[in-house]
Amino acid sequence: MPEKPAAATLCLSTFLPFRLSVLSNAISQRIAELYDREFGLSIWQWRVMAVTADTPAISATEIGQRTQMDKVAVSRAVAGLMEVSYLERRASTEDARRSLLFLTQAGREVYELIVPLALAEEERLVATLNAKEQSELARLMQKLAEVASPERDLW
Amino acid sequence: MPEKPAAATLCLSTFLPFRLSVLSNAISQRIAELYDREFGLSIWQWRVMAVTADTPAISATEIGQRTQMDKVAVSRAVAGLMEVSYLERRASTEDARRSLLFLTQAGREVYELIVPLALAEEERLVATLNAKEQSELARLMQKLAEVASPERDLW
DNA sequence: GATAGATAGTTTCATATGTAACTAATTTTG
DNA sequence: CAAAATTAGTTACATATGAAACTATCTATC
Repeated sequence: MPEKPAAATLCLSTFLPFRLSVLSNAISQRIAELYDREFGLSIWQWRVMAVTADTPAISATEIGQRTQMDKVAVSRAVAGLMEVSYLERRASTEDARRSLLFLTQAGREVYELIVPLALAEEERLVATLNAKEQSELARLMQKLAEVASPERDLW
Repeated sequence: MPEKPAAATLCLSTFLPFRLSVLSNAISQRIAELYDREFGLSIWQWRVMAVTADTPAISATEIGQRTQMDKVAVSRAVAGLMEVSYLERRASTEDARRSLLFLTQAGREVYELIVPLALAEEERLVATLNAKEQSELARLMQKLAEVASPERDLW
């Protein structure tokens, strides 16, 4: 006697995409609030500062690639950072479409203030994990990233 | 002779909050596009359907707790789902403020179509991980969740 | 049992975000 | 080397989102 097929079900709270999303949002929101409250910066502005600190004379397009932000988001974050004079723009001599971005002195100072706070927040998070667990987490995330987005490198 | 302290730096691409955010967004966007393209549903609407399927007669407030959505987002997702008749609302007899939500027949049918797709997508992701790695990932995420959001359970 | 406060859920409004159209400069192609 | 196609970045517009105000109901307190 044929049985009615069991109804498909899905438990959201064990569904990996959901769990990842909720975890990531909880972490990001906490950090975003810190940057905003202490420095008036959005998370996008912070990311732009971080890659510009790492690679002075970077272009907006390359910032987009390194931060996974689309070009409109980069444009807006850059505009906001120039508004508060944390970033300055110089025209590229080889390609007049491109502009080269630099942190200003004020921008560097703020960056230097944020870095230890950001690292401390990361440390607080991973402090529950021992060294082996930390590297295992990184390895597993790497594998997921390759499957999630095989067409492009995520980082 | 005192040295100038080394400038603090932070490499975005190894910074855990950044990596988690990028990974989670890559996964969520892929799934969101699937739900939208095939069924015209947002990810929020899908989450509401999922918990309502799991717990019929659920209230909007409880949906918010189970999905980590705020009450405005729940309200809008519910309104959209009622609009397309995937969800129906009945007044609670004990508390007239509360309403009880149910999937309609049509809603259940769509739900049944989505579940295998969602599970397949999850399977595609975790297929690179063996059973031990999968449970290790879940365990590590659990630990992070407890530190990231000690004030409330994330799931 | 009337009033004050809490709770469920919606609406309003201001801001954030993404898509597409646009400008300007560069590269390619015939 | 001129026209066509590409690229860098901005602007405009439409939609998504979140905070605060609001309505309606319920609970607690006097």
